Amino acid sequence: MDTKSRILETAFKMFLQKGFDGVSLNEIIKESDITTGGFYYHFDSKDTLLIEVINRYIFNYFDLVIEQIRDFEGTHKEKLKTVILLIVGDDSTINTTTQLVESAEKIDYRTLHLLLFEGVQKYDVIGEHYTEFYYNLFDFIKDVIDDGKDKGVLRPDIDSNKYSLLIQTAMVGTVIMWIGMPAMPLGERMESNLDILWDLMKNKT
Amino acid sequence: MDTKSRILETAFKMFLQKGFDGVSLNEIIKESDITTGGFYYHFDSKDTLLIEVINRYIFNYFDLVIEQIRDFEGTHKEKLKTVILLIVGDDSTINTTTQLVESAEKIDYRTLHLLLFEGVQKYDVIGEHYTEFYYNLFDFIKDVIDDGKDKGVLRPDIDSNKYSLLIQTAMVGTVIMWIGMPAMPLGERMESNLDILWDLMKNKT
DNA sequence: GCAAATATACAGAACATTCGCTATGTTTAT
DNA sequence: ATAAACATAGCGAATGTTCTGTATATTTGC
Repeated sequence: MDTKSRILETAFKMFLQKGFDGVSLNEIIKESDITTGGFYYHFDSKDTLLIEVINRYIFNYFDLVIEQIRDFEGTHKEKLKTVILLIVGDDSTINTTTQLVESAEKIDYRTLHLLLFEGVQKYDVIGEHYTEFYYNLFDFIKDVIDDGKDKGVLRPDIDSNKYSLLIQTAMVGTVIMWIGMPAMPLGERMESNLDILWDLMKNKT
Repeated sequence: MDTKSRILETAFKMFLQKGFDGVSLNEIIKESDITTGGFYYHFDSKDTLLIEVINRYIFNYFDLVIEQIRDFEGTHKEKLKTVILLIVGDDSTINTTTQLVESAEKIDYRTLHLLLFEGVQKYDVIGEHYTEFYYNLFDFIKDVIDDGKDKGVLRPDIDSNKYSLLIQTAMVGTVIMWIGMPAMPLGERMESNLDILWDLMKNKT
């Protein structure tokens, strides 16, 4: 791995552990086995480092998940469940093809969402990217619902816009509550919530 | 207002504007019209200042809302809606009795939730308080649902535990998406989501 | 009753440390 | 030889905190 990638990956890992403000540039430099000069050759500032880290390790991953799942074979419900569980980072769902870092270490998705959140608040570029991603996810969910309506799996009278937003909201809410209350089992809660919402939309005939 | 209260209130306002890490102690001291010595007479550190601020201005308010709303007269749905809209800080719902600060200035609830979130991540004490509050809110919602079931307003077969959690999750999710995408109208989205969920639980007979 | 003793509520300077970053020097690869 | 890829030293500003000092209020001893 080249130097820049090494910096990015160690920075990513350290950000996950202590947050962006929580880790200093010197710590990153030490951990990356480089020096100040080496760092500033590859990056303009600590800020741009964060932006690059988030783009590379979070948004790229998110986009990949949505892309991969479009050709996913399975029921509508499975499709929806899988994409959401992959994005929130449920352990039992994540497989090797969608791994975030090259090394085998596991990522703590709780802190990942926190880091993303920190970035969104700090830098407009990340905020815009964040919004864009959620529009993509919204479209994806809406497509699944519309297709489900066409195929007769879902009730024809439901408003796919409203329900897509609700599902997305429930997803975000589950993650955040999981962050605030780590004792909560993420996958279990997410599945329970999705089950309820799905039953709500399901064609009863 | 005495000195300590003055420090607390100005600190609260400044934290809302720029976040905890975003505002320095010197700025707070200047804005509070005191000096370093004065500050350290009343507080042990900047950390304890944040903890006191959050307890005083956020948790106290949350607890007050739940307490006040218990004797609230209205339908089950109204009760649920009101408590949630008060907690998330919907403009149209907040009245004078539940005002956060003594001065007439309006609070930006987006940054309030952010500040709380920042505190939860930083200090265990706040995290525990946060968890405790959500248990309280959960109990409140569950009571409303159970009472609704008793009164025949809601379907008797729904699992009040599961549904309470879902509602709470949707609430948190709505707030967070609102924070990340400020263009979203909070009250409107929250009401739409609650309406869907309520219809789901409503007795159809 | 009244001074001595003590507690309270601050003021202001100084401290040690850390921060992100720059300027300049050295090595390495082609 | 020349530019890319680093290494090293250190700057300047900002940080939270501690220290000592002071004015006022309250309590205590006789």
